[in-house]
Amino acid sequence: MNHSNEDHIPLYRRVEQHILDDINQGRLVPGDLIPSEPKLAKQLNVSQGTVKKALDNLVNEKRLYRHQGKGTYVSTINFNNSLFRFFSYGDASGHGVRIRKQVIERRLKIGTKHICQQLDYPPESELLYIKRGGYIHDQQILIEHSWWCPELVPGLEKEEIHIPDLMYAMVVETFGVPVVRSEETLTADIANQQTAKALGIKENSPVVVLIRHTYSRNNKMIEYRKTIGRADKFSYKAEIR
Amino acid sequence: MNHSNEDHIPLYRRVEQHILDDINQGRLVPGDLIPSEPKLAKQLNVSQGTVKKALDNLVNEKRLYRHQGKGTYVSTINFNNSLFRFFSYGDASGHGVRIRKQVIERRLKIGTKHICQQLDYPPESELLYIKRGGYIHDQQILIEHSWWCPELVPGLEKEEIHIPDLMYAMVVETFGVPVVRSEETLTADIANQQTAKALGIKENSPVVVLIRHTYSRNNKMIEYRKTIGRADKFSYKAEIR
DNA sequence: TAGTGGTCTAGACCACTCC
DNA sequence: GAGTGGTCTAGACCACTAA
Repeated sequence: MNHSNEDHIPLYRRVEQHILDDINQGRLVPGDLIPSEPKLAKQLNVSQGTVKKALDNLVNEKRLYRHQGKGTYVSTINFNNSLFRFFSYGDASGHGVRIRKQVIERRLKIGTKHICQQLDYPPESELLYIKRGGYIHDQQILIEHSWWCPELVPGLEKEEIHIPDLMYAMVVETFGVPVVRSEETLTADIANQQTAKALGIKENSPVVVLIRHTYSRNNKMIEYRKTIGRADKFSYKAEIR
Repeated sequence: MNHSNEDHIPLYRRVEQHILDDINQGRLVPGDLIPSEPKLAKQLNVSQGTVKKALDNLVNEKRLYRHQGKGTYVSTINFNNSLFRFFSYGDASGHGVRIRKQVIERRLKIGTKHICQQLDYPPESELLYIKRGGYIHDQQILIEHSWWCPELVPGLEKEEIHIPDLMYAMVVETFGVPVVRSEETLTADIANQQTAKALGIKENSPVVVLIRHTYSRNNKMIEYRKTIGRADKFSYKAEIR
């Protein structure tokens, strides 16, 4: 007795894990086509139904996506899921208000102790610093401070390289650094004099602060970003059930 | 030709819809046991596998939950999913810091025009108002203003009725009003003099504002709540993939 | 022991994509 | 036409619950 169910991991879980291992260890990167259901079933010696269940679960978790007639692909990170998108929605009833970004400053710069530590550099290291403003209808609502590991994006401090509003795709293509996931933390604060001036609000007005840590494969952090936005342009909605 | 696929709704979608209809129209309420897989399959004239797929989907959406050997139940709303829980976590490394609530004021009170409108009452209506503080280790970090439809919770203004920290379960049991879902909106602001005094912070310090609309069946709104908390005790984390 | 959900298989048929 | 995923069925066997 009590031989019980120590290690009864369902087969479909093992299939999921097999795929996730390939993703986490970089054998599969975002955008890759994975083997078809029949091939996986044969490889792993399970039925196609079991493979289907595993893939369905990973699709539900947004780790994969499927196209009928084409195949199953590894998901690409989607920054539309950022908390960022809750700035200035609900403005004039509709959605889809686009935030335009503009570079204000870009150069190599000594990072603070805290930021160097976050990016796993020794204190006083030189990092790549990019400062941008975010605008809606020419009104600034955001300030963004972004710090990158300089040797991963060599030359990005030069003006010749165009920085698009969503810069991650550019980083992937230009420098071959896969962007795998981000963590965001949202808090609130009040505007200091400098921030207030940039955002066109009174000093001590409320602002929303969004800290983002962005990672490449193997949990290597590649960017530390702090975005400060006007609180009156931010509202985050959620449903509870 | 072009008889195409106008109305090819998959069978499992229809099964999902059948269950959801029962829930939305109050024939099934939170906590209810629904028919077993074989019974549903026979009722709806589909295979058990199709029923299983439909129920799996609804479980994924947290509309149902299942217990092996017992059956499938309609989910009860879970306020642990509230944005509220991001107050004062990350304090001292660990989770599980409980927020104690204390009633400061409870009485019938004329609501503002805005609140009367939200609760679908004529202006100048008398509503039930409850004001509470939220405390961690005897330090106040929250103020909560709660407005209820008075005829749904008759007598709740009297002190004889104890108000627990999580008051929704009490409302369901005492007044038989099912609480079905809530919508929350998060923004930031600065503390006015009164709020600052209560929270023990300086006037104009940053605060986080959480507005909650709570609904009973048939989309009947039963509570409007505004919670104001110290921003330095709030941080909301999310992952992007 | 009967009834429930959980896992796994085998196979049919369809819709979509690409060559 | 070959290959992919999407839907649906039928049935075996197991694990858990309750009486």
